[in-house]
Amino acid sequence: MGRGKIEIKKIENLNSRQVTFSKRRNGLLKKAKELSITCDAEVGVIIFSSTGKVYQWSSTSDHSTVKFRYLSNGNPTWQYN
Amino acid sequence: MGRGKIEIKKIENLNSRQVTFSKRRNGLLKKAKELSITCDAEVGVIIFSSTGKVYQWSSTSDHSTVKFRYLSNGNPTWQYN
DNA sequence: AACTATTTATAAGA
DNA sequence: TTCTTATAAATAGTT
Repeated sequence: MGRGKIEIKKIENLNSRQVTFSKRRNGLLKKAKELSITCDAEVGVIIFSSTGKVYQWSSTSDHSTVKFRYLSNGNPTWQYN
Repeated sequence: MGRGKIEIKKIENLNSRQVTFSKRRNGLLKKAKELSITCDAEVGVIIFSSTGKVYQWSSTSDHSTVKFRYLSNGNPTWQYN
């Protein structure tokens, strides 16, 4: 999408990558919300940026008690509870 | 998007909802993959359809040992490890 | 399951 | 860096 077509591969320029990350992260979360609402589905999304920041969203009604946690035990993995 | 504009609210017609679910689920997973590749991020997505089927994807390299589990203990929640 | 008219997302640019 | 806009991509309704 956009002014030009791009290949889906790592964006090497750091500034471009960060700008694209911000845009696509917002887009992904919006799509997740739309899917959960229109199709009555439970959806969860978690994103770790390459700089280590965590962004997450879930459609569960009980947001106060759920939380993604990053488990760094060799391989990166996640826990959501 | 599409032939007409829609409101983001639950699609009441079951058949339409299932067709839209399939399309948007695929779209969401594609966007998640693109984000992880272009922006060098770790991304995880889990989707429970209203009929109970689970669809998930994560960008972790170690797919063989990771698995989402559905924990039904009052409130629906998820665990990924 | 395909198609396609449109809407939406977004890559570049300002 | 926030806003704009040309264009690519997603998708709602159709066949």
